[in-house]
Amino acid sequence: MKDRINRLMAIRKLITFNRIRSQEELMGKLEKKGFRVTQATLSRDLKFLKVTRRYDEKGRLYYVMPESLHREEATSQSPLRFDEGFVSLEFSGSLGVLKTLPGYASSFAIRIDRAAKFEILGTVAGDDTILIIPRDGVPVKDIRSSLKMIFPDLEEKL
Amino acid sequence: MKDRINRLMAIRKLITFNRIRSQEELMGKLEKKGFRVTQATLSRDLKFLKVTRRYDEKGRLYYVMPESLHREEATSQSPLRFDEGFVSLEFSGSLGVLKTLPGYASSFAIRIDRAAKFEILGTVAGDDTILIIPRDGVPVKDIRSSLKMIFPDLEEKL
DNA sequence: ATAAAAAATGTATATATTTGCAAAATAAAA
DNA sequence: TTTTATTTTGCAAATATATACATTTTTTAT
Repeated sequence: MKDRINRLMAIRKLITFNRIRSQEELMGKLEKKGFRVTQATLSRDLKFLKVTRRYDEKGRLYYVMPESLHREEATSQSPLRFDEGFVSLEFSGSLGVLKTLPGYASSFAIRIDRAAKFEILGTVAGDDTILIIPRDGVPVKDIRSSLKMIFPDLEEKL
Repeated sequence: MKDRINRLMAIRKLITFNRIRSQEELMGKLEKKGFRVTQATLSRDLKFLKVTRRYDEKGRLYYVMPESLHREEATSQSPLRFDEGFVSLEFSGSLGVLKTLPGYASSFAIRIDRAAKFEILGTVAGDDTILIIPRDGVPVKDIRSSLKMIFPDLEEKL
């Protein structure tokens, strides 16, 4: 059912851009966007998305998407630019094929995997090509925007 | 007061080396070590230590120290069992995406290929991901059961 | 289209965690 | 030491989250 997927996406966005402190609060925000479900469903959704909670500066708990746990680690030290080596991105059906210069494929794939985007089920990297397998039912444009978030430097090329 | 500090240290150690799933459980383990406090105190201790919770492979929550969020799977020291590197299996359409710990993909793929199941047309293995391509028209559940036959130890996870 | 199977959800409830408040323990000041 | 302030803790109650079970919705197969 498409409604569930849409809701999961909405939850992800809400959690990413707000400090949501309880499932009740999340329920309220979802309702404003037209998603009407109970707290129990949200409990299941959060589990599905592997959402965890963290303490903010004031010691209050709020929800975080798992990817942002990784992001800081990845961005903290490495000043590497990641647009180096990129060649092209095209889709065949829903499958994405990202081409790189020889030898660069795995470094791109690792970034994608680390980001652990909900929309992307997995990648398989060869030497200069990555196959990107989207989660069932996720449209191409969502994959593109995921990739843009992972590779902000490539914004225009993706 | 020294007792509290000692207890906090003990908590840190317990959480780092065990999968503690509730404050009650933690209370029990602490008691065995001579620390006798109520669950309410542990709630405060965990907040103080900024301990968070995560979902394990089976979707159960357990406590993690904030540092170990970064360390990840680094400490895979134990001798690996045959099925040890398995992480997850999901499908996108009819394509299967099997994730493994880094480096283990090909060992899984080889076993799949060796089994030469009719239902599985072939596999493509990266470093930690295998793409499983089913024969045209073969339903997901048949792929799953093929994989169960190939990896009997993973019965529950597939 | 209809039946059968699987997935998603709500309701009510169980389980788990947090917190206000008062008491006890510890540290600091007189 | 005695007094006073601060920190720690327990208790009980409030919040918050998870889940068993029944029902509805969606998907798959016939």
